Amino acid sequence: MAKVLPEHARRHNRALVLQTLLRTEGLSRADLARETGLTRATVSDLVGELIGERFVRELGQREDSRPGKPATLLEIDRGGHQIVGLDLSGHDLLRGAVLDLDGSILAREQLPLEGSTGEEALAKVTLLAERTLARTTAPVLGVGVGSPGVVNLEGTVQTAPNLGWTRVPLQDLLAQRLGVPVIVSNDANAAALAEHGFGQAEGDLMLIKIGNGVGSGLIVSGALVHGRRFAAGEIGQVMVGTDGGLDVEYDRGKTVESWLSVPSLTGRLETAGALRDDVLRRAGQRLGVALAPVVGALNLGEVVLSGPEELLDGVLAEAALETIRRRTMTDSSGDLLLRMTTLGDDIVLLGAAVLVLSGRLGVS
Amino acid sequence: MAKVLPEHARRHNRALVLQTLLRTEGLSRADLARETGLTRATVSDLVGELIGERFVRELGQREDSRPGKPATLLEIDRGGHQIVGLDLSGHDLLRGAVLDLDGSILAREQLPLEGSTGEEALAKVTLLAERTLARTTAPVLGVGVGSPGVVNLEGTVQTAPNLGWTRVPLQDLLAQRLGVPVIVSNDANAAALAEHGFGQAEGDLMLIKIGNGVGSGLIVSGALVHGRRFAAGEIGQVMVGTDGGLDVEYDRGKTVESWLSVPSLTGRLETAGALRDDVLRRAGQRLGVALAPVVGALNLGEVVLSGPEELLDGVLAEAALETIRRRTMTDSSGDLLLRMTTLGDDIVLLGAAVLVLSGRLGVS
DNA sequence: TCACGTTTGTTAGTATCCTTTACAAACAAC
DNA sequence: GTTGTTTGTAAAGGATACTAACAAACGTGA
Repeated sequence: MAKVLPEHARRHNRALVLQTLLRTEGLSRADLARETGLTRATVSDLVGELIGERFVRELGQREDSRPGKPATLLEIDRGGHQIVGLDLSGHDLLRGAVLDLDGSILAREQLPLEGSTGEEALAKVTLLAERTLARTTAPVLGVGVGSPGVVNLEGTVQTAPNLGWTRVPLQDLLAQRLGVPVIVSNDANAAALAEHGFGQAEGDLMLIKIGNGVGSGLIVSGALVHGRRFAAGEIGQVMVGTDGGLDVEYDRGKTVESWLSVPSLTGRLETAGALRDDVLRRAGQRLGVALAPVVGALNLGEVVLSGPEELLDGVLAEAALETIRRRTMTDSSGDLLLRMTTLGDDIVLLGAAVLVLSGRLGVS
Repeated sequence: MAKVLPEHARRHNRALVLQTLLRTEGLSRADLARETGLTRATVSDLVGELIGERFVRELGQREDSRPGKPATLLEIDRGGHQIVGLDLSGHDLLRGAVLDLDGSILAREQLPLEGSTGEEALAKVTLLAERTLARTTAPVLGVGVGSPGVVNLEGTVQTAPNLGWTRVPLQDLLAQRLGVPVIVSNDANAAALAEHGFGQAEGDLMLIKIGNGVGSGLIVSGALVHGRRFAAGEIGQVMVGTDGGLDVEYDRGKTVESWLSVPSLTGRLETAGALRDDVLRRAGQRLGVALAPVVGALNLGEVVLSGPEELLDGVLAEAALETIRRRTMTDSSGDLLLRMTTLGDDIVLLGAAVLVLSGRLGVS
């Protein structure tokens, strides 16, 4: 809880106008006023400011024939600003992209990690950021980064085993180096933001990102859940099932990750032969067992999967959904939605863009 | 997301001042200014308003000897307003209380339910509310109600099996009948708010309320999680463990509630004899198995138990904590706190008061 | 003892923000 | 053409918090 000044209210209302315009195209100032509850005068003022800063532009007059003065339609000025997104979660490939304010990808860059860790990996990330930044053709709103590992609110990567990072203040380092605002967050959290901002998700949402490991991002009341140590979403390390009884010690072989990570899944599928569907169903069931208490406790409406479609979409997802339904009260999970993301492999890049949109414009 | 007007900012800052004063006693206007970041002038204005409304009062001058004009100390005006809290979650006893703004209980009322349901139960709740309201000796800020079952944001009890209620607009009915503001919420949610507002909890928190059933309330980022159908916290109906394999259908005998509800626990303890601790340990372990994914996904810092101390405190709680730790990555649960509430049996009454404080003053 | 610095709380003036009210422009319908 | 409607802007007003300045009240130290 912090004090609120007039300028904060202004920023909030500005974001409200922008967000409304992001969701619905082809609105006039008067439409925006009706939609937001602000008066036409205020909207006019805010829109004027936004046009001046090249976040909004006039599109011309409305075509349809109605009485009264014709409305001047507005739209997000896609060309006015660009965003750089980085996805550091690939197994061996660092990915970068230039995006516009709508989340359209305008250019791509990539850099193989080739096993680099520590300072070396950091240098490659910086290089990729610089190369991607060089491809921008409009003022850059900011650089968003989705990194594996635990990332705190200041954008310091506290631990990222794959990259060999411990307490790396990536956000500060990049900001200093690049001279533009930088926002760093966890990759699965970024993905969840992408699904919230650019996907069809409505309301609370959990995104499960299945790759080398298994991570997740949770959105509650429109905002990311960070957790006490910024480690929210680290569901991969949780043991699932009580096959060995209740007294067993922690066993890395019985965690969500050991059942569902891509290396583990593909490994078991290679030797499965005709039992392929069995392997996938069992994996989906394990995921369902792990998620059921979360779905129940949060009364989650939507769980979204991100990862290789050929593995997740179909038997696995169906088994997970059915298991969750079977293990929770029907009333609370009857209308639960569990589906693949519609954002594909670019979900973290899009999430990185949402990080910037959210951080710089208050829009999500 | 809604528009923000100057008056909203005002209300927010007013709540900020009040909350600061609730947490720390013996502050002057200048202290409040330093604490909140507002200027002395603004704080003076807000405090003047709050004194006028009898939410704050001047306590006299600060005693200690310092240079400068002596400070006028302020405190919450406990006697200025009172709150009525109702707890409908008892097995057969409806409980009411008059509380002051600090959460001190000034008077109690109660009414046996005697198996009433439906309209009859509703009449008894109304009667209890009227009787408790009659015991107040200062202006009433509002009536808070913690009800079992699923309660939506409008205070309509959508389903409450024990009371035989379906879609009962309790909040509206009581408000109309009593002529004061009424806020109705789920009992476990109210308890979680109490722990957040009056307990020692810091940050995110899950409260497990064990009674006839097992419910829970979740506080994330300082606010209650409601869930898609306002059924968040209904963890009692979730199945726990995979003893029967992954393909089993929903089985009421394997839910959290069947392991941990008071009737179930006492029943098994009666026949346990010397194996009493085994029963409690097993129950705690089951709770731990159910909570581990939630703790992992949210990186929860604190889990609080509410219910009969003689059952929960000790073996059961310890087993639950150890099981959660064993089943989640150590990093994320290493500093997890699992403890009994310090608020005792009045936790729902206190939570009802927090509902009112929060709803009417923006304070929590 | 008395000037000086410090702290508190208030007052006056200013800037910001949104609203209300009024109005011109532009169009459809009759 | 007249009327009514809708849009967008402009001017005035009210609310809010800030800055600057000040009086009151107290310690400190010469």
